[in-house]
Amino acid sequence: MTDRSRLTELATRRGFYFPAAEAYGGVAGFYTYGPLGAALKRNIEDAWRERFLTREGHMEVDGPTVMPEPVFEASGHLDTFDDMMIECPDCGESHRADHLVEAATDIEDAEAFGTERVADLIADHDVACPNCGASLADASVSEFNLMFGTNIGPGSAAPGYLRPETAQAIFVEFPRLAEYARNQLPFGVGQIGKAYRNEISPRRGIIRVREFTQAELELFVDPESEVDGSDPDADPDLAAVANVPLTLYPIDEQRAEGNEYVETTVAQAVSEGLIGEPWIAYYLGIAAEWYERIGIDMDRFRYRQHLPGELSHYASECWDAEAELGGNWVEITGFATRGSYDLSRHADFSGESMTIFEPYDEPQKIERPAVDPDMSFLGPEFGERAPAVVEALEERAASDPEAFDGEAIEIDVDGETCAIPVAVTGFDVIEETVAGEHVTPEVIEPSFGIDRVFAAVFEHAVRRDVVEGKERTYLELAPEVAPTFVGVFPLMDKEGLGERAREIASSLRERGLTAQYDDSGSIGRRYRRQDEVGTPVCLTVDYETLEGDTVTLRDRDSATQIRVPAPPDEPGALGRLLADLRAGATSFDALAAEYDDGTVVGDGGTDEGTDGDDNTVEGADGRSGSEHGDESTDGGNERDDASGD
RNA sequence: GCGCCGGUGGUCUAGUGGUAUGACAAUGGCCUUCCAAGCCAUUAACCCGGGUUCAAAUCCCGGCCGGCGCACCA
Repeated sequence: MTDRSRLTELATRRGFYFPAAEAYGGVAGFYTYGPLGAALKRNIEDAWRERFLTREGHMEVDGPTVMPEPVFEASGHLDTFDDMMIECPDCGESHRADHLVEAATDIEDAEAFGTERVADLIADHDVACPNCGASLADASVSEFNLMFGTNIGPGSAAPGYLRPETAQAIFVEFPRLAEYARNQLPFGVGQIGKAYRNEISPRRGIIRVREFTQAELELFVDPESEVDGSDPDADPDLAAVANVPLTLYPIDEQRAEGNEYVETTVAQAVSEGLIGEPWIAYYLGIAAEWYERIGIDMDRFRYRQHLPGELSHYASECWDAEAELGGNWVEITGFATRGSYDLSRHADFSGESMTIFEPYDEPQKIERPAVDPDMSFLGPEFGERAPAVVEALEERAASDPEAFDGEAIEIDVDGETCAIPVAVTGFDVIEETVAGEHVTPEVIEPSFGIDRVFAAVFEHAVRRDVVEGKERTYLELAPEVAPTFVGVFPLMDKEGLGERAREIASSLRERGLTAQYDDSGSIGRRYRRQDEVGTPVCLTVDYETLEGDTVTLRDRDSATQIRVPAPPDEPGALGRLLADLRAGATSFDALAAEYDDGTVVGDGGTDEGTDGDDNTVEGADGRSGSEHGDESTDGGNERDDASGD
């Protein structure tokens, strides 16, 4: 069994994720997260929400997944998602059929044609395959649209699409969100939700699917404000992440032979200009810390900069967070500068204002040429054309005020030249006070593919070691994201041990901890069951519990045990202790130092594995278990640099 | 979408033109005072459709699903 199939087998068997609707043969690109997977995914989402929204003071919205067609006309997805492909019958190479037509003819917008017409044009002009030169005249043109389409309401009058990214559901609500943010830039709006892309070829389990979860943050910033540290409310807190280590794979290194990474820090990357946009640098910093916190192996992680040709239609600078999964680098997050593209487009297409009013420090007095036409003259004189005359006068006043110097002014109205006495135009240079201006914010967008983050956390958590001579496989999941936090077992289900353990499990659940009660089989078997799904601690009720009001806690990673108090008259104490453990407020080692009286329970402990790996349970140190090399691919020989999308 | 390979209990797997092997898991019971392996029992499978054949899980065709490669990944 390969590592990959072993991982898939574990995911399926233990209910992390599996193909959806297998009873009906399954459907490619759709997965169901089972009980443990749903819990793990939710914990990752909660951790994201805590770090990127709550702690940043940003807001969260929850928009619809279906939007009417005009939204995606404006966003650009309708055009760029709708591609016509033609495949060479000889060499098998695929090409953009519309591009071939445009190259062979003087047509510039072949993209707008139907597939039949493009196929005809290719036949008419006897277009050849750019790769091998074979004739494409008989090849068929196929269309694929990566957006799922639907109809809103009965009939086909209102086409709609499932959103291909959650972001649009934020952009289209910009006016209300800006109002809610009291028109103060910058402000951030996040969303965790489903997005849909009708992928041609879904692959690799949950890595490339047709329905997926995104966690996106759209930060709206003032395009004119310089990030210089002068305004703590407007600038990224670069000082807070200055020393965060970054593994960068910038454009220059990708083009160079060596494939070298740049090991640097946030502060250094900014000062050396490796990262252009300070906000991007900031997010790379807090995201790197976050990835490590939730258990990504930072030795299998890098930030790769998009090459110019790779940038999306909206982006100017973009970095991908990539994790090495199954020997391939997979994009798990994109950090993009989207500029004012989205808001400008939605403003144009919707007619709504997508701007923020930015007051000047000092109101400015300006002189502005203006007209105040005498309608009692223009009305009778020009009849229904009078409004057009006024409009022409207003434009002229702004563009050519000197024209009003004479007795009369000549303007064009509907192609006819009219002379208007200046006296009736009410022309004057008026003095106005301008308090500020309307600006279209620019957008910084960290966009997380939650399913891929899930895949990375899952795969990077796999460990193998030997406990008491027996090989075991376990998941070193951070306590914060582990689907089950604590296994609760009676040593035997007799003499009241089971009852006591059930009570404890129940009281822990009341505290919001996920507790799994299990009295089946030997105690060792139960430990292994929890190890396999990454449960950080197991609590065992034994005979001493009945005598001395203590239970044992067993650490997943080291398989060592300590004895902690579990006073029956204070049921909350144990819950507090475990909640602290989950939150990282204490650690297994700290508890061992505090409570362990030297009475070793059983004789657990790893026989092999490094002794340096000293049971860190805070979960922040995802690298501590990296001595278990078993999970790497066989020689890594199928490594390529194919990235995700 | 194209090509190659594959699809047998929950999982992994043996297998032959005559409806199926084993293991693990699960469930019930026994045993067991802390790390999967003892004993008994039970549950449970040939991806779907068509063809050939007396008979198809097995051979053929198509589909679906999966893995890999190519293409695609706004």
